[in-house]
Amino acid sequence: MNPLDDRKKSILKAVVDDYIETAEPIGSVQLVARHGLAVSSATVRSEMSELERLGYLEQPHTSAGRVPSDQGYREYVDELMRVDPLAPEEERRIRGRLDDHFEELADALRSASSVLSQTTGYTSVAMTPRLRTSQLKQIKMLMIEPGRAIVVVVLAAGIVKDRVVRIPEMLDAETLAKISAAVEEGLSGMKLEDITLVAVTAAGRRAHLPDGLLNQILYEAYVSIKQADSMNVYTDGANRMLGFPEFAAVGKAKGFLDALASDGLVAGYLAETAPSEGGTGNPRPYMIRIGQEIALEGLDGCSFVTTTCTDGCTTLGSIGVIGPTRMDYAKVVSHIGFVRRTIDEGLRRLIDAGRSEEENRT
Amino acid sequence: MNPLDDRKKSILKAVVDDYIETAEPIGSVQLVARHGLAVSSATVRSEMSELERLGYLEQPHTSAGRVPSDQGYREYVDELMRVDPLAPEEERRIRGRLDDHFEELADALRSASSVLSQTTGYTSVAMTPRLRTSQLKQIKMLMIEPGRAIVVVVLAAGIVKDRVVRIPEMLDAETLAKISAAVEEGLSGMKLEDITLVAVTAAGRRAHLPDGLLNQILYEAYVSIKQADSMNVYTDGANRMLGFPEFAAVGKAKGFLDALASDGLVAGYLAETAPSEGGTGNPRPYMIRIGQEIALEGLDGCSFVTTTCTDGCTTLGSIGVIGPTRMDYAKVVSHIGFVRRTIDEGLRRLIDAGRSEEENRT
DNA sequence: CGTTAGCACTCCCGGCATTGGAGTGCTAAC
DNA sequence: GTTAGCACTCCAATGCCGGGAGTGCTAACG
Repeated sequence: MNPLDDRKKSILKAVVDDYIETAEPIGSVQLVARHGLAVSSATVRSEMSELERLGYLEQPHTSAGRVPSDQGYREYVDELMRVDPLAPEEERRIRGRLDDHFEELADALRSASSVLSQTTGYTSVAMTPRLRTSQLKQIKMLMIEPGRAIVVVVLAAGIVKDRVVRIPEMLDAETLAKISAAVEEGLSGMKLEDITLVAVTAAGRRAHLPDGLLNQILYEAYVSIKQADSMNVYTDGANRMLGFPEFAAVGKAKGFLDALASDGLVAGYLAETAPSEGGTGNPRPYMIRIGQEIALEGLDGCSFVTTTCTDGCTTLGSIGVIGPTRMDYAKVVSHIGFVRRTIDEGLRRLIDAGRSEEENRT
Repeated sequence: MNPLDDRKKSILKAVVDDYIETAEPIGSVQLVARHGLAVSSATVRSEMSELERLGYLEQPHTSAGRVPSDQGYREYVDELMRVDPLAPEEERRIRGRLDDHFEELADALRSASSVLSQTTGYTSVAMTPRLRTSQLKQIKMLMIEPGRAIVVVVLAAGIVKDRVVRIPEMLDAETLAKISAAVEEGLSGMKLEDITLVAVTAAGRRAHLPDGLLNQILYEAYVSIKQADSMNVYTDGANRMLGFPEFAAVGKAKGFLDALASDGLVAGYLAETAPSEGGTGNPRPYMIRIGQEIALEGLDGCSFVTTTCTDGCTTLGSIGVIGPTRMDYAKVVSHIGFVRRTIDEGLRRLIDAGRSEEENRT
């Protein structure tokens, strides 16, 4: 099915490898020299022209060297590249920078993003997931002073989100605690997406207090719960992209930064495409989107490598690297894999804490 | 003392105004044409050459137009520019985008930063202050599940910071509450800078519980308090700078982004220079740093306009705009002023809530 | 004496042709 | 099937030229 014989493959690999390194179109003579190929440049030339006909290579213009096409990169990442595991010292270095004693999901993801960008040299993104299907475990409202309270929402996955809200001045701590308990009792175990304002109100009514007091508070509780479901996106190292020759034109650079800055654009894209991972039956834990496969304005000439952090069942966040299509996929894949595993470990630790509580209860 | 006669001033103003708009060196002929000056271009020429001798203008090269020098901009912002108050509709637009129902300082500043960048078209920064001298008002530790608690720290200025921490599994909610109360009682009213681990431990001992349990918790309490004192920096709209011709060279653009990305660099600079505002006896509520006055690598050719948000006595945050030296100072000053006033109002609301509590207590 | 018109001079910038280098594709020979 | 040789192509760098915009100087003017 795959029309590439071994020699074509090795030539394609050599071209991609070289182009990743130099960002300059690769000529046949250079290629033979740099890789000590056993054939002459003329042979390579005819092979390259064949590879171009098949769609794996492109020529910026006649009589220039060849450059990989998106299809070429695709073949490269799917079949040709060699992903070496990280060197132990590299692992140590990353683990050192990765703050793995996080207690909050967002911290973990932010930290992962920052480290990924630093160690790969590309731009990174991290995203907390939509948690619609996650169960509410606890909701606590704690008075901090008359008129102000903090609402803490805990989800089944061990995720904690909190928020300061305004409450009626006359409300005292005990009453608030009572309301809080009533709401928690009524809603605990429900999926976030099923929690409506009506449900919250119904739960709150059990506290048997005058509606006047209740309404505002219950509304705030509702908003806090809904907010726990909101996505957060962090990006890091956008400045690094400007160092690459593909962004030598400011216009290109601005397009890229604008795309990143336009809130939710990248996030939306990632969220949308992430679940389709299994589509090709690809067993790899990461997803790669190359060049035109990303149909986002301003991100042409870029590739994504993304992966999702999970506690085993639910997706707890996505992290990814954005680089030029000419990025070092092997390096990025190994780095992102290691970071993901490290974060997953930490998450498991977090979840286990939650689990053990469940057991205590029963 | 000021060696500039009226005509020189008006010519300087005209040059700066035009240069701000066009980013091109200004020639004498153009200047008379655009401003309908009553004198001839020859006269303007001699005046300009005089202004250059005095240091207000510069020539990129012989036989090119003139460009304002840093000193020229300085004269412009201090004496020449006309700052018009915002149009009511503009005010409405800003107020609409500015989320002024914030309950947390950080939210307010982030929101301010985002709006500032949007409406001015430049890059913005916002920074929470170091709160060393602020008093600790409350510290509450709330169990969210066995092994995990949330620590909420409230400062006198009404600022709330919280953090999830790990605690010993065997600890129950009541015991934690007892410790929390003991710590709060012992530390409440102290300035953050005076709170040491020893002080926290001493306060916690009052709970009369075994040290084994206490130590870890008290340490976390200490860290949480110290963390409340940490600065947070938000920047927004860095991508906007790439639209300006002064950043047409990627190198320049990268330098700028690198400087912004290098955590704490800009923040440190702002924090350091902000208090010196009163230095010149300048009664204005904003501070302007022009070009070389900012001695930061990568930010050459840029200017800062910054201001501080306050509740009347303590500084509660800084917001600022970074643009090319050729920025529209008048516009930025009026915008930043309005945003600051709006935020200040909101802060006063927050603080008042705190005040009324104090009164209730006494 | 300040102001202005005229003029020579300077310098940048864009367009144009030239040239060298790197690469291709073709062909003929191995 | 592979390779050496060769003509051809195209880009990128270089140097050159001319127009345009601006300056500074000078001499004349009110």
